[in-house]
Formats: sequence, C-alpha cells, structure tokens
Amino acid sequence: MTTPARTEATQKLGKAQYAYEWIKVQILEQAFTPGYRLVLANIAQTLGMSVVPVREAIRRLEAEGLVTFERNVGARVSMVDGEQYRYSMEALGILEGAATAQSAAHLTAKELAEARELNAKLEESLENFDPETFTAVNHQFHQILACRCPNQRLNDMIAVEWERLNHLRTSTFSFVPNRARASVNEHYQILHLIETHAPADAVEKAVREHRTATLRSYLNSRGTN
Amino acid sequence: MTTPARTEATQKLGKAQYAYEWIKVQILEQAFTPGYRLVLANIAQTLGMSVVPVREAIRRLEAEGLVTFERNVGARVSMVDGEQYRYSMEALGILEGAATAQSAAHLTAKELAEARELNAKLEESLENFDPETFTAVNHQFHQILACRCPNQRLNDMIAVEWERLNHLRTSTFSFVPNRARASVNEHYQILHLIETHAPADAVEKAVREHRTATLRSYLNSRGTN
DNA sequence: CCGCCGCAGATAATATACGATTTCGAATAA
DNA sequence: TTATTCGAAATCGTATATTATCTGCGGCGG
Repeated sequence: MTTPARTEATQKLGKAQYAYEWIKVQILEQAFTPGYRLVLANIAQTLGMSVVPVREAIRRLEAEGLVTFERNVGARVSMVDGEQYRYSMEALGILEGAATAQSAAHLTAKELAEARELNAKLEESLENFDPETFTAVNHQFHQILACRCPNQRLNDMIAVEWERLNHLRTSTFSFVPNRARASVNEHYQILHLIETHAPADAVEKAVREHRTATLRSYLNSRGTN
Repeated sequence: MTTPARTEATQKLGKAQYAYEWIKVQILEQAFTPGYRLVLANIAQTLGMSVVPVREAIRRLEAEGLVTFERNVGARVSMVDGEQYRYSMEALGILEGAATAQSAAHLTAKELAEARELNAKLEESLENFDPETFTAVNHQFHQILACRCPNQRLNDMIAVEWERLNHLRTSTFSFVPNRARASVNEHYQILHLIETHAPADAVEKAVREHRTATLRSYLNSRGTN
C-alpha cells in the first residue's frame, strides 16, 4: 500500500527519517494512543527495516516529548495529563507573544492581508464547525503573524510546542466550540494592534492573553463536565 | 585513566549515555572546538565501545543544537555566530522572565535568603574576578528564583537554553567584566521586587531586561573591539 | 497463607559485518 | 593549463547476531 511511496522516500531521506515520520503520524492520528507500547521489533517488521533506524526514530521522538523512554524497558506514547496541556499552552503563549511582537514591525502588507483572509476563513467556518480544520487554519494564522520574528531560535521552539500541543489536544479533548467565536474576535483585535503600529508590549500582551483565554476556557469546560 | 570510573558509569547508565556525557564535556571544555568533526569510529575507539551508542549520543546532541549533522557526511560541533548567541539570550530572557514571575509568589523565605547569599558571593567575587565561577554562581542564582515556577515545561526549556548558552559563550567571548557590577545590582533589585510582592508583570519585566542589558553590553563590547 | 527466590520469555543494548554514499585527488583529454 | 572523469579511501547507514536486563510467574520455605 504505502510501499511504493516508502521506497522512494526511504532512499532519499533514510529509513530512520521515514520511521520517525511514520511513528509520529501514528501518534497524531491516534493509531498509537497514549500509553501504547512501542516495541522496536514490531515496528521494524511493520516498516520492513531493522530495529536500528527505529530505535533512532524513537529517541528523536523522546527528545520532542511525544514518547517516554525507560532504559531496558522501552518506549511508550506519552501519557498526557491536563497539566501538561496547560504547561504547553502557557509556554506557547509566552513564546508566541514575544515572537509576534518582534515580528509585527517587519510584517508586509501582503502578509497582513493573508492573515486577515485566514481569519475570515475562520469566521466563516463557525457555521458548520469542524474542530480539525479550525485548529489547522488557526495555526496558520498565528504562524504568519510570527513568521517575521528575526529570532530563529524562538520560531523553532514555537514549532516544537505546536506539535506537542497537537498531540496533547487530540488526546485530551475535542475542542471548546464556544471559544471559537471569541478567538476570531481576538484575532481581529491583534491584527488591529499590529496595523496601527501599537507598541510591542501591547502586541505581546494581547497574543499572550489570547492564548491564556483559550486555556482558561478549556479548564472551565473540564471543570463543569 | 578514566577506565575505572567509566566501567562503573557505563554499567549503570549505559554506554550511549556515557558517550553522550563525554562528548558534551569535550565540547564544553573546548577539547572539541566549533567545526571539529566528530567521527563515529574515532570516538567509539577512544571510549572503547562500538559505533552504535556513539551514534545515538551524537543524535541527542544534535537535538540540543550542540552539533550539526549532515546525512552521509557526519556530525561536527556547531559553528557559532554572534547571532545564535543573541537569539538564545533573548529566548532565555523571555522564558526566565515568565518563569521567575510565576515562581515569585511561591518562593520561601529560605530560598530568598539563599538567593541573597549567592548574590553576595557574586559581589565579593568582583574583587579577584573569575569569569567561570561568576557565570556558574550567576546561573545558580537565577535557578533558585525560577525553581518554584509550577510550569515544568518552562523549566525544561530554560535548562536547555542555559546549556546552549554555556556552549556558545565559551566559544565566542570571555565575558564582559564591566557588566558584572551592574548585574549584581540588578539582582538586588529583582530580589527587592519579589520580597515586596511586586506584581508579576514587574518581576517578569525586570528579569527580562536584566538579560537584555547583558546582551546589549556584549554586543557593544564586540562592536568597539 | 504470604513473601522470597529463581527460572524462562520478552525486549532492549551493544557488537560486528556489510553495503552505500560522499569526498577528494590523480590521471587524462581538450 | 584547466576541466572532467574515474577510482580509491573514508565514513556513514543498515542489517544481523550476540549479550544484558527486565518482567512475570511458579515453586519453595517460612
């Protein structure tokens, strides 16, 4: 089934890389649920390779926090408690706030227009609401706003944190629909701040609070369930 | 020479772990300078193990940014340009500011006393100045202030960034002595803010600016050289 | 009846062997 | 002289084999 595509990708990027991506997809798509035990030999056989590249892939996933590893025992998909989701959201708010503030001054008119367009798409999608696409477009929106941040290190950290959140989110809850409307409005506010060249502090604060609000709404929704 | 200690550590933590730590020490102590090529077979022979654990160690170092890796070519110690140092400092300022602000409310009197003591030690050491110890104690100081941050994720990121900075710093410059005095004073200010229960914003801002100032002084000193 | 000991199965950790890719220099032809 | 091709050395990538470690279970002794 995936064999033809695999052999191709395998040759170019190496089996380790392929295994890495494959496992990550399994985790993100819930084929491997939290707590699932990743047995080297099994995966190696499934992918038609030896255990060595698989091992390497798993260690990389460990470094990203998607799996936990115990010596002489093995790896399993990270268990996710609500705390971890909270921590990552908070961290992302902090990083993204700072990055967006730095990026704001360098954004071109075209990029701002793109961002507006994306937010409009979000607004439309409020009708027949689909959490997955909403999340994806939302990600794009924030990515554009932060993309001109000259600090590459920050951007890297943000990327890692988004991946982590994708994992944690799908594992813990299916979204908070009520929040979507407010989120879109806050996006417009952020755009306004940037377009009117508001001080960097203000942009940073707005972005961070935007995320904090999402987090709060999540915590509330969990509390009342 | 290191054999007896090694065999012991090797047994407990595994050769991969040992290799990882050994290589890291070499890099941090400048035995492996930036650009140095890390050849699997060489290191494996030096450490008396096969290439497999060495390979794993190197991939872990890659994930931390201490070495760069190119497929079918190999690994080398990361080249460091001034930009990277700047980015990491900035990132650390952002993260540490937020973490310290969150931590402030939970710090015990004992911990604050410890912090004061460490800063006093820094003040003393201004006489016969030694950059290495200053840096180390400085790290401890900030670590204590942030240690009560409930967000474990933030703490992890900060730890990684400190390591990275240690690498970058020793590679690029030997410190800016003039800055040390101001740094100590700012530490006292930060302590004062925490002890008087200043708002979190204020603490965060102070810590971030503390680091920004260090960065500025570094950039200036480079500019006038 | 409960807890410790040891054995067997499973699985990770490492070693060794082989194949694949890149790099660099030397020989050759324009 | 210079560009190009060919080949050998170096080094990485992966597979296979071996060893070490953990886990769970069943028996033995208290």
